[in-house]
Amino acid sequence: MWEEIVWRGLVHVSTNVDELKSLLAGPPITYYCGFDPTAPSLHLGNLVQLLLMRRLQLAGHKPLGLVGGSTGLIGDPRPTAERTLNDAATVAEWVGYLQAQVSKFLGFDGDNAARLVNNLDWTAPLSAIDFLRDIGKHFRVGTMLKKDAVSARLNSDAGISYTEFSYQVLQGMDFLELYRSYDCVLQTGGSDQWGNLTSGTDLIHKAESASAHAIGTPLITNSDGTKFGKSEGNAIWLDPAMTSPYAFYQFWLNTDDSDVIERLKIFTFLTRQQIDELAVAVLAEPFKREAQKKLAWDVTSLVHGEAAAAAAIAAAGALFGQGELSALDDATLESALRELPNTTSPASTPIAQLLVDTGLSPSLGAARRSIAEGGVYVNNERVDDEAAVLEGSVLPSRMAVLRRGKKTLAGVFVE
RNA sequence: GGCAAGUUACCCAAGCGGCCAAAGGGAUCUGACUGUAAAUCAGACGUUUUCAACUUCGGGGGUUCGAAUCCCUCACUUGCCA
Repeated sequence: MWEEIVWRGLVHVSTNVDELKSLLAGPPITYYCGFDPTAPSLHLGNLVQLLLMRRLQLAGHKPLGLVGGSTGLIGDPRPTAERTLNDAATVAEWVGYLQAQVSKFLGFDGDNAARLVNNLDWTAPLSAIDFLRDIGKHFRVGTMLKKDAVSARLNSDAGISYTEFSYQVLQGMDFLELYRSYDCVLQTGGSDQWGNLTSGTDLIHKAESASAHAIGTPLITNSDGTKFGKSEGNAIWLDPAMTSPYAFYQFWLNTDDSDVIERLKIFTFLTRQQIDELAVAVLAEPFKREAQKKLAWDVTSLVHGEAAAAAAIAAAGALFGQGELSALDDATLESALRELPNTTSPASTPIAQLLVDTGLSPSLGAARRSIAEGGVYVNNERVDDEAAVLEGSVLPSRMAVLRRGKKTLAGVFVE
């Protein structure tokens, strides 16, 4: 198991390797990974953790899915600036959403059934005095200051509040609590969380004289230096209401050649041999994009189900490039447009306004600019008049496909 | 609590009374080239009813014909002192 996750590139840092190796190869252990409700949905960065949890469970180990009802109220220190606090009711609502998402990736049956926990359950009843006496005493300020997340902020001009500074103590306390209640001996998380992970292992060591382990996964980066998990500046969410399965599929399909093999290792359950074969295919026939297609299919069907993945492919096939939109039957076209951002408008609406209504452009000015740049198409016909109206270019089915640039699409239903 | 410096558009950052809708870089978007790729080149990048008007330079108030630029005040950040 250890070799497996190392090969997949899932281990960036960890506690003692030899001990971890034998722990993972031995009888089932209990492990946990936490997710903070700082948004109504998890995103692709969290998916790495979810899939690692799933891999470990498939290997027989027992997962604890923690959603941070209390840590979400505090917020872990980001390298740039202090977070804005969300109110308790909002965070509580998000906890519910995240629990549902986490559940989808874990099995709740059998000997190693997963369990969901919420750190608010043991944090809320704790008094400030008990916290300082029982937990705080184990923490040295010197050590706390040295954590990357803290020192980065201390050295920035944003500084850090006592609230966020305390985050590592809360997360350490979670690990201790889970160690005590569930005999949990391993925590996984992103390598940017390393300081928070070790804060837990250190605390268990001090409070219980026992050793616990942590694995930090690497930060996923694109080979061209841009941020992974963003499309047009927007995060890719796991909630289909926030990122449609179509957009999700497209995101993976557009993966760079130089990144696609690494992505297959991390985000799919393909075997080593299957991935090696795809690596050869990328080198030999890059233009076929077999690896990208397999990646997009596997991840989309894993997250959204095969039906949604198939619908995403059908929509892309219907809309992309082939030109003959009128050759499509109405039902196919309509379901494809429903997958996209869409709007219903009269035929007299200016194209520029439709770009704004569908979210393809942020403002009318930007929409006109796009048209002037020759980047706007209706039903694959370039629009060259900024004042153009939808009238005349509507398909007989009273629908129109709006496109900005090569691949940003939206649907228009004519009323 | 005292003193000092700072808060500029998505991010970094120049500007220090009119020539400022605000230099430069990054990010982003569009076009060309392509494989719904990368690299490269070109253009765009506050809003709008775009030869012009309107709203922006932490918040509020003031001086001035005129303020991102000067003054007062509040908030926040950083550093030094206590």
